[in-house]
Amino acid sequence: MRPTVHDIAAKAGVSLATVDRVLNNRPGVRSVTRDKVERAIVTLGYVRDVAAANLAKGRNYPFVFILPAGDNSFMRGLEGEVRAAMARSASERTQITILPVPAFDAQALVQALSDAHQRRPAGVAVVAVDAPEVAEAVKQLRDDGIAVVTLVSDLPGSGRDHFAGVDNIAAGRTAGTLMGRFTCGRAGPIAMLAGSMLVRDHRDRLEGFTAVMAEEFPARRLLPVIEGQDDPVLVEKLVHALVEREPDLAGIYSLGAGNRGLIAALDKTGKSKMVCAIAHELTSHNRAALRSGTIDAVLNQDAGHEVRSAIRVLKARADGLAVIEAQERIRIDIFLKDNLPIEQA
Amino acid sequence: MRPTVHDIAAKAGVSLATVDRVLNNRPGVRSVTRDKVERAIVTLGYVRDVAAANLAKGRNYPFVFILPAGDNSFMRGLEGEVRAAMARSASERTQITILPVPAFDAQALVQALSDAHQRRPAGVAVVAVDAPEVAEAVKQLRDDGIAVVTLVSDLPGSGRDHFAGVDNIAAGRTAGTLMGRFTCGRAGPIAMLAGSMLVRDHRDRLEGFTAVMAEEFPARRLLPVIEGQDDPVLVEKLVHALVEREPDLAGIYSLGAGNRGLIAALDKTGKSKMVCAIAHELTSHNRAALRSGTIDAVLNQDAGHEVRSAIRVLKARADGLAVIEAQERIRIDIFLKDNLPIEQA
DNA sequence: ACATTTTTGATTTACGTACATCAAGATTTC
DNA sequence: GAAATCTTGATGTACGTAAATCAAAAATGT
Repeated sequence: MRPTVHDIAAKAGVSLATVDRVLNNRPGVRSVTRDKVERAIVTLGYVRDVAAANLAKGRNYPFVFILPAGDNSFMRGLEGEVRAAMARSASERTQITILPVPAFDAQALVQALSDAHQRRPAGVAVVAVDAPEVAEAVKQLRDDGIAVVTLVSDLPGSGRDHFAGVDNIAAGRTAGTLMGRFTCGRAGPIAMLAGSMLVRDHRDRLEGFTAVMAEEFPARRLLPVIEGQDDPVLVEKLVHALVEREPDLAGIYSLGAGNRGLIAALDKTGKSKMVCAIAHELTSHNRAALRSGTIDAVLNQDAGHEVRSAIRVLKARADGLAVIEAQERIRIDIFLKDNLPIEQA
Repeated sequence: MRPTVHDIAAKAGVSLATVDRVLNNRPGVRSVTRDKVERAIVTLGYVRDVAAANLAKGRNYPFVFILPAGDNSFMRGLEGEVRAAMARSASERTQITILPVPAFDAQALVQALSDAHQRRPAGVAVVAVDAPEVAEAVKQLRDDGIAVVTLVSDLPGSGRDHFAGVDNIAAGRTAGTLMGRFTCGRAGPIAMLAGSMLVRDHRDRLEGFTAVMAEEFPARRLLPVIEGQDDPVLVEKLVHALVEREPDLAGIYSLGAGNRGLIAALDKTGKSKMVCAIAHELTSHNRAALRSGTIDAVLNQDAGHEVRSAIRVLKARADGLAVIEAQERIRIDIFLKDNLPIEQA
């Protein structure tokens, strides 16, 4: 059987109360006694039974998730994963509140962070907009002992505890390699379609993509970046104009959202088979387009993993425990039509 | 606060003991009383505090993992993951025993299953060899109420509770799509290198690969399958002979192990850049070859996920709980040199 | 109506930890 | 050397559930 606090007390020749004082570093223990107890802990290989400890403490973790509103499929999927986590809150001792904010609105996000602050949660997870005033608001939370994790889009220099999202430069590089190799049979230029250059993840993806294209496929002509504002209607219009302007277009890398528009434009112009399309996030639209062949590859970040990782990290930080960064890294999934997971409800 | 057994007792107007009898379906409760209690459970939305229950029960789960011996990097990685799970056994209340068996040896595996049976564990995880006598041995375990999960390689028709591994037909199809597209600039045939056609996962991968090649790239010539017995030395010899025999070889799909030999042969013959190589499992050799460009893509199954999933399923089965199959599906990871995760210790 | 069986209640102990209280012992301070 | 402080022990309660015991009550059979 694994050792308990009683075993430590016996081994160290002290009382249970003293062991408790050491374990929960309460005051009132001489350093010699503390040493004795700590040695006993090490030699016995004691590890605290977290389940029992949480039971005794009646511990629970109030968290706030700040998510962008709007009809972005990926973000709605993310919200779904947060709600799934809320459904598990009984067994995980979490109490999660969702705070919706308008997308790409730094000021609204600052307000939401302030609202979250007032609720005095143990931690906050936020899909960040990259702006100094947002970083400042995050700092205030941290100063007040509230753990902060950025979700999907990071906010460097804010002192956030952790970023639960993918390496978007690597994602862009991967897209570049796939694009370069998939289009090796065709001449013609390659287009890049972003949502907005104001958000960090889009900038990072673009950087990785253009770097690989320059290094590995220098002969390939890259068209200027198109910004579709993640809006399906605008995206469709822009892509339609693009394929008319560039009849020998070889490929298009969509590094943001609004892919419904991209798919519609390619299908309607009959370019689906000719143009190699690579997009992000395995939404239902992208999934269908992958299956039909309109989209050739999808890079995905698993929203469920991100949410669960964020919660694990927030819990650990709330308890003052260390986080194994390597274990919390979110991978970039590559989907082709042949390795699509079965759709879930 | 979430409701407790006491709340149920009060609500249903019965004693705590009766609530306990209902919850753990012990005998001695009239059906009318049982109904009253169950209604109270539903209306209060009671969910058992698993942590407290396990604490009270002192529950633990003795499991046996049967793994192939030998120097197969993937299998050693798998064993590492099982050992990592053993290190967590204190907090997970598991007691895991590893039973090594010679690889590809049905008779030895039957013996190991029988040994496992005698230990009377709550569950067994086994890397299966596809043979009727193995299926029979698995059936005997199941008949004795021991949960059985196949790991990595499945054993259909054995009545195993679950398969913790990837869809190898889909893996082969994915490899086929990548191969077809990556080699679109080059003429020349494509070779397939298997370990042995006696194991099911290799057969499945081959089936998927050849199917996609036939459907999508019918012009491409496929060479007869080479069997390298997962042995690096033999593989190197065979691949060396292959590239001399087929100087315009466009690609090679290695669907088994022993990739050290493949990498060495390609590097020594100076064919690394010309031949598109796709292999399985992100071992340290494959990782290095991916980085250097000798291997172009690696399909990976995450051994850690497989082990953790197997344990979750075994626990659920031991407790007679349902398993959400969709949640336990193991994905096929595609790695290019641009999305390689940082190497871990 | 009685004996018998089944059902229910009341109560206790246990799991491993947290946390509080009070008293007693050991040290330090003046 | 007495007073003040610091350190430790002893003990109890709590968290939510499991499981056992024994007594009491209710239902059943004859």
